[in-house]
Amino acid sequence: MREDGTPRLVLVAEDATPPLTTDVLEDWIRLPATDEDVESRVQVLDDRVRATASGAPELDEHGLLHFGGRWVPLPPVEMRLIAAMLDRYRTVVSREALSRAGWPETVPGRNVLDVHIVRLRRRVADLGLVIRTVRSRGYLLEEGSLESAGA
Amino acid sequence: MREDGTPRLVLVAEDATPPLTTDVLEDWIRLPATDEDVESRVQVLDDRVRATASGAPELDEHGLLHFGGRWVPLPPVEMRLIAAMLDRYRTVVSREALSRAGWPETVPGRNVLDVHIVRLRRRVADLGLVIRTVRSRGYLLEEGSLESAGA
DNA sequence: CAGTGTCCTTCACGAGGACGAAACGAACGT
DNA sequence: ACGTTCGTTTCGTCCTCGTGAAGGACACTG
Repeated sequence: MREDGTPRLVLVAEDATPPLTTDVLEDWIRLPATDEDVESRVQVLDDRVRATASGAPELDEHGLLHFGGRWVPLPPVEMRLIAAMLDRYRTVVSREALSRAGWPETVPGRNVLDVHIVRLRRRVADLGLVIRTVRSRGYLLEEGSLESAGA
Repeated sequence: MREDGTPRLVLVAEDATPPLTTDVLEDWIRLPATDEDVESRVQVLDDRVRATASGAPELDEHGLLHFGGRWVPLPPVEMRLIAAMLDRYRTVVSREALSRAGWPETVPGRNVLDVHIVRLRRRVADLGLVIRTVRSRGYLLEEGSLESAGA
């Protein structure tokens, strides 16, 4: 396994046996090969490096949510909602917990949370983040799978 | 991404462009290729399936069933059924036991359990899990057979 | 082998509930 | 005056889950 996170493309001679590692950051190609094929495999390895190296989103003190080198400003309510989801990144947060986080003083009406989830979804989608619904249990924040996020 | 956890080896024609997915369960090879090279890539894919799907599935407290790096949400009834099957992973669980687990209060009709088994089968299939029938004795949960990639 | 009953699989349907989304208006800040 | 935030209402859609019914797979019997 590539301990340091560096990808490797093994060039296999015509009469040699290809390697059998399961390391996702290692690949091989049989020579002779076209530039196109080499480029293709190199790019996939690069994409995998970037995919495995991406960390968790971060919320700074000004209400800016950072992820993947981009950021979006969040209004107060949605900032508190995201904060609660970040505390439990990639795990389920109940609707009650979100209600308490978003509205510390009052108890919001039935659909207030729904509407804010919709608006929050649109914002974080620009960062390549996804809020998934777990029916009757809550919501879950995670990175979108192979998304094409707008700039 | 291969939703069901089955690997795929794409055979790329001589004049075609190779795919660029970062999915670790997908690979490609340029035709014409020797049997040795195809075998090698197939085996690596199989090894990766084994690696990602090793260990028992886990049901968290929110009704999410995790296996092989993926998860699916389960509704209440099916969550209780799976919990019973996980207690006896890879061994037979009787229909009566499943009925008691799924419906602690009432006694379900004859094919209520049948229908839920069907629906449960479809869900866990996405994780590469299989519910096998042992006629007149019950059901059994296990990982799906590691199958080679198709063309 | 044909007949028969049991067990299992799957579909289609409908009621009820949970969720999503648009539209509107009020309040707020600049 | 203008854009943004935020709560409310309203309506639509999807999901859950039980029911009924049609059919397949299998064992057992004559």
